[in-house]
Amino acid sequence: MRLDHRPAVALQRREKMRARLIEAAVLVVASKGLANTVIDDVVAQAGVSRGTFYNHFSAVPDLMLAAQEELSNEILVQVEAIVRDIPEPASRLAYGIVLYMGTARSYPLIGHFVSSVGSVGIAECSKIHQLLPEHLAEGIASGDFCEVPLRVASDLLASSVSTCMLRERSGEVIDMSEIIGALLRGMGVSRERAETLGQVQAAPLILKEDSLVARSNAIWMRSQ
Amino acid sequence: MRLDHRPAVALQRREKMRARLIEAAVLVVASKGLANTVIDDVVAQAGVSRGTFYNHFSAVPDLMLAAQEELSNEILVQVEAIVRDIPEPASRLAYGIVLYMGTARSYPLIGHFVSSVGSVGIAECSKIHQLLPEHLAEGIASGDFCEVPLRVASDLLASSVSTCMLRERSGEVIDMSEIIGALLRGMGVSRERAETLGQVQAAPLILKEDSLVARSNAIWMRSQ
Amino acid sequence: MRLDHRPAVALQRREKMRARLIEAAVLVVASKGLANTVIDDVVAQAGVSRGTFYNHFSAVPDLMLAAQEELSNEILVQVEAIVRDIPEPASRLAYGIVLYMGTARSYPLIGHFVSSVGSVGIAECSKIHQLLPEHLAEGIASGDFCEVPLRVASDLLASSVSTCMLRERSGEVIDMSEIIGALLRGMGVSRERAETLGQVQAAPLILKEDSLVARSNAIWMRSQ
Amino acid sequence: MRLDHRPAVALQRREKMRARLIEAAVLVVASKGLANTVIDDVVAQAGVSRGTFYNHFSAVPDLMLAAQEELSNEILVQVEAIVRDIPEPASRLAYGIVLYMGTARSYPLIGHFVSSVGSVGIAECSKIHQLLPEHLAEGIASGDFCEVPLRVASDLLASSVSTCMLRERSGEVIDMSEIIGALLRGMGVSRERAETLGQVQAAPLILKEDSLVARSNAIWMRSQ
DNA sequence: GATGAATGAGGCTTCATTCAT
DNA sequence: CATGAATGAAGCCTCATTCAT
Repeated sequence: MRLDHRPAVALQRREKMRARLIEAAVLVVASKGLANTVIDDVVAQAGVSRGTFYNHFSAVPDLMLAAQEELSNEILVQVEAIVRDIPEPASRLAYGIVLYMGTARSYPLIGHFVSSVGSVGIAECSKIHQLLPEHLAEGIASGDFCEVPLRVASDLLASSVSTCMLRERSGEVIDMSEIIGALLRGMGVSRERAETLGQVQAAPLILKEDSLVARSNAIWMRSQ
Repeated sequence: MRLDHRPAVALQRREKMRARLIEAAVLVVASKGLANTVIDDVVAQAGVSRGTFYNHFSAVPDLMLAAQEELSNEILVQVEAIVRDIPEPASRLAYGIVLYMGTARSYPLIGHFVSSVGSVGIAECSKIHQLLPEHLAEGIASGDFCEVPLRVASDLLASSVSTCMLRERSGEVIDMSEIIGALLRGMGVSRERAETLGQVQAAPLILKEDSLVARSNAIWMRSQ
Repeated sequence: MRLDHRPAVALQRREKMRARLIEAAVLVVASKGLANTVIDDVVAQAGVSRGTFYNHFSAVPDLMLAAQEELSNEILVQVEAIVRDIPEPASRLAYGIVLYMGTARSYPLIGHFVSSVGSVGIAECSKIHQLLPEHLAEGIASGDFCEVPLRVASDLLASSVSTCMLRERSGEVIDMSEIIGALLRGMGVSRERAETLGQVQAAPLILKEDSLVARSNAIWMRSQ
Repeated sequence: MRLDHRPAVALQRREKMRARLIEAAVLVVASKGLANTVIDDVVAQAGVSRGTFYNHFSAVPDLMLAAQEELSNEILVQVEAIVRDIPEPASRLAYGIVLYMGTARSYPLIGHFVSSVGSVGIAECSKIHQLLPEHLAEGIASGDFCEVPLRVASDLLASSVSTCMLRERSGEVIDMSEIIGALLRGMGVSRERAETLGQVQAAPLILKEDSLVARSNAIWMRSQ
């Protein structure tokens, strides 16, 4: 029993350190930009030594990738879980976007991170490409959407949403309903319905306190 | 008279060297990516010394910016000139996109450059934000478009078009009519009309041989 | 009695672990070269942790030295035991060399290890400097050898033999009789006798299966 | 004429800096050993920046190799020039060795450098393998030497001579005539003649003041 | 203006060693 | 004793920029 326990504890520790490094990476990237992030800043932020970093990641890009993946998908997965049961695909999409962007607004770190990584970087590793097909197919079947190719649709969504975050970060005030409207229309939803669905409201997600986003954002807010 | 002439000649020379450096930058960025481009590669490509570079630009980012601006706007300006007289705004936009992307396809260098700089970089300095408002306003007035905020519209266009180039560079085959359809619908054009306008055809532009794009692309093609 | 037994067992264990680490070191050095050998490779090869290594050696150079000593002398001692009784010193030396090099040939690991450590490293800790004097003195007394200073003689032997291994490792085919001839002549043996003695043949030693060389070589051969 | 002159001057400068770096490398290697030589020490010794080093050599091993080659061959080439005309090959070899080692003694730096690089390193890039064959062939033809294979002969010479330097560096007093005697006998020269030739005397070379060895040694002596 | 050698700050990565569990 | 995570000193190399010729 002890033999089984020891490794389990050790593994948990490893995971914790890994999470700590990713969190630090997210914070540094959000504040300095991806291109200006150096490993020294990250380890300093994490409060560990350089050597420790290399015990957990084989090189800097590995960490950056891990940070992008975890951060971009953490919200997406939860949003998906919530909207999955909404019956109409168009409505589901509208809610998804509003939830995603609303949550991003309530955790400002996200916007900073996403906009410094760039839409492409985020889009590349986003689960959106795995999650969208199902909803799209259903929407096409139901007539909500016209037959948009999957790639076109997911690129449209991913790049618009991340560009939008970038704008907000620059201080511009974005009318979310307009974005949603445009995207829905792009998917084939009628003007009127798009207008209506653009108005949907949804309280932003409250993320668990030990989630990457919640933790990072807390530190972020404190340091601003 | 000689005193007036000499400086003029000198100025021409300066312009020529500047153009040569920009051309070199475009080629290097297209082939190695923005992040991996170092000044040594650029001056080597231009066939001049490092010192010469610093006689024309005060720092590396200056050159990169200049290259992005010149390259991204060269086509845009010509496309604008051509489509400006198309009476219906929706049709004008469709033609504009098809011309832009078709031209980019016939000068493959463009795609490589744009996708390595990333949609954001391009979008930032694109004249699209200056050119679009007029057409948009007209389209809204005519009922072709619904009242999309300018920023939403131009971001949608710029990010979609550059993401599209990125996909083509990765070897994916993109159905341009679908992109155009989605964008037009996003602007408020009806499904049917968007479908029709997505089908518009237009011969790509033939750029002047001494334009940045034409020159760079010629070298690019030779070196592939 | 139990109190006396326990430590003895513990001591045996220590010895075993020490041998395991030395064996691992020999293998890693043979395959990567002394300069490129890092402790991680050694402990991985030994299948133990880094900490364990430091429980048995106080630093890396200690291990390397131990490995060199054990490996270079294991054969030498046995060769000495076998040739000790050959009556004529010149003949004894010839047999000694042919046995040593022949054995090295039949355990290829030796050549790899020796050549990666370099003749100097090996020569430094070789028992040759302890074993040779007796034979040399006898040979001088008998007139087989001329009065070569001990240091000159042992350096000549040690450096030639290890250089020779290095050549064989590089794929060169070495005529052992020529080496032996040259060394014997160098010691003062006449051309004719050196020629004859260069031709001596001797079956390579069969080392005990639990000897360092035999164990390491077995693993080495399996892994090639 | 100016256009031809400028590059010539520039080239000379480059050569000079290269020589300066090699000289520094020789000094550092001689005092700290090859394995402990780091680029920072070398550039500090040369009084230039790290960047400068990388403008002249693409990596550290390049410099080390260049240093070994230049240093080990500078004397050898001059010795060859002097002994080339000695009629008898055995005598020529004896003089060659005594000149080489005598010169090395009068420029102590050489011994330190050679012994820290190790016989193998030196032997690898030594011109001995190019210079010896001619003399060897002649000696075999004249009956001075017996038919020693070239590789055996040059390895014997190179490894013995460098081992000898190593011994002297450690403070041992080496009787050069014994080494020469042993080597000549090894080549097939009779005991008596080897004894006689071992006694040859020759004033060490006086190297040109701007040679690598002379320059480095001067600094070396000053710093001891 | 053009050149390219020199600079040196700054980045990444490795690895021997320590030490809490 | 065994383990392996953490450490941090130390090394290598890059590259934007300056400046004497």
